[in-house]
Amino acid sequence: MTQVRTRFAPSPTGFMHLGGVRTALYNYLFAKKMGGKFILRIEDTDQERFVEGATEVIYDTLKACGMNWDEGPDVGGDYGPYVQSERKSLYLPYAQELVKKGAAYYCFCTKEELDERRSAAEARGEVFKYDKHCLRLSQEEIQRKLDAGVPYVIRLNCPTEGESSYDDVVFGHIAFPNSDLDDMVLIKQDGMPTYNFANVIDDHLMGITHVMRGMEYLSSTPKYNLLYNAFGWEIPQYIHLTTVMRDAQHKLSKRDGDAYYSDFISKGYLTEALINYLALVGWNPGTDQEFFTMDELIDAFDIHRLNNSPGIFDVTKLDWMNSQYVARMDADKYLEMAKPWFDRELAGKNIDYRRLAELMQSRTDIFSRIPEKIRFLAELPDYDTAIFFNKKQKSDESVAREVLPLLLPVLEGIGEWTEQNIHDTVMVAIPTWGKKNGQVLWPMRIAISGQESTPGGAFEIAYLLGREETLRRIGVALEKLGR
RNA sequence: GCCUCCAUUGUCUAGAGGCCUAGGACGCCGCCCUCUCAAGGCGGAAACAUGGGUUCGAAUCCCAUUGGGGGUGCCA
Repeated sequence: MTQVRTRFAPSPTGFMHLGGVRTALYNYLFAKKMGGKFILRIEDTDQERFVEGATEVIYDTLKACGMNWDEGPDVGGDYGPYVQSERKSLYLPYAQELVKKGAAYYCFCTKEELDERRSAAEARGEVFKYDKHCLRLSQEEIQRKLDAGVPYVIRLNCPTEGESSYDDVVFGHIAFPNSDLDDMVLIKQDGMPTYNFANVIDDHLMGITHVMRGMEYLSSTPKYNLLYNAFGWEIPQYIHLTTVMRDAQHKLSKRDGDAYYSDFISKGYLTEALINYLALVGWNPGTDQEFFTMDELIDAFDIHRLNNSPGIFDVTKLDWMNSQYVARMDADKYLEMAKPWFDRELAGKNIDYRRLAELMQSRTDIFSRIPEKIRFLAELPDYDTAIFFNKKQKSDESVAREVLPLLLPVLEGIGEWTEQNIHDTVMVAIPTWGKKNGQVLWPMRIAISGQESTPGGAFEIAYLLGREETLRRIGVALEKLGR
């Protein structure tokens, strides 16, 4: 049995889209699962779309995700080069071979006149299909134009009758009428191969056994097979992947805001969570397990469990999954990652980050939401004293007016300002005032935080704030309460 | 328009003719825990798009309808 070889073949046109990350992931998982090779190939045949630095983004993203390619532009391999623009000279001879075999032909029609005919056809509500005009040119005429240096493209000569079909691993048997096949361009006027052509040539030359890619190629695959057959090459296994959607009718795209890997990372998502979640949109292990390390994914992965209906990317579930990863993080690691986010609000303030981290870890879904949750520590929000009311805690403004002044001397009298000391001292005092815990702790927490819900209770917050600020805030509360 | 693919709760999905009075997860709701919010524990509501077949029996097979996706480029 030949070794499995898969490939991820992105175009360096910008950032790494999450759909692309998922495609790369499935290719990687399958190759590793089968003990095969995962190849990275850069498809930059469209020079107009080339974006500086985009290749590096691809490298960095794949690396960050732990998808290490066995062969590629930077690491090399036996089938290089792995950048299509560097392979440019290699494609034309293959196209010429096809011409010789009658499977392809030179076409001298200009882009402009084709565009015109295309829009005219569209205006009539018809599908434009190249009419094989240049296929009827005589050998002499072709040679004359070639010699005269008339610009040309090379087109595939598709059959017009019958049916083309193939078997896809996820979609099963797929058939298309040949009458719909358009004679696609193989070599562009600039001498560069089209994606359609370079892709087939390279997949074959690089020994790709399984082609895993987006389902937008589902309908052009018969034409690729025509190419393989014309050359007498073995057709690879096709595994077409469904689209990752934003909602039922739109795919996840940059226009929707955040579809790039980097967007999610800068928002404070963990790569592991993102990968884990992405793996599950369109694939499932057949068990109830939903948390996977990369190694576990490799172990569980099975192309036969790939889904054939599009999946919506549910950020809410991603958030939950991310929060689970955050919760399981090592405390030191969490502190390290949270610190920059703490700093956004608390830089320069004398706050115990370690303790804050302990309180925040179970309350963090994505890191970018930390600042809003801890802002009150930096600055007491303006609040309505109505929030001193809490039915369940039997607290209201008058209870606050009564209890807060009592608290002041008690807090002042605490020796070392530790959470334990604050807790013990206040808990001892509460019964002596004839109050319920909630009647003291609710007003206290409201007074020092200025908000109804906080990460942590009164003792934790008082500790973080420090004695001075705690007392000051209680003073502010008493003023607000008119005392 | 033409070609083609898809169709289970709001979402990701399990389900490959009887195991389904449809399972799991997110979200939602309730309860417990609790000085709030989280976390955690427990419980609940929520789906086989529609219509025809096939079959003793259909979420599972076939057809149509509807809805949605993709393709229809000298883009990839």
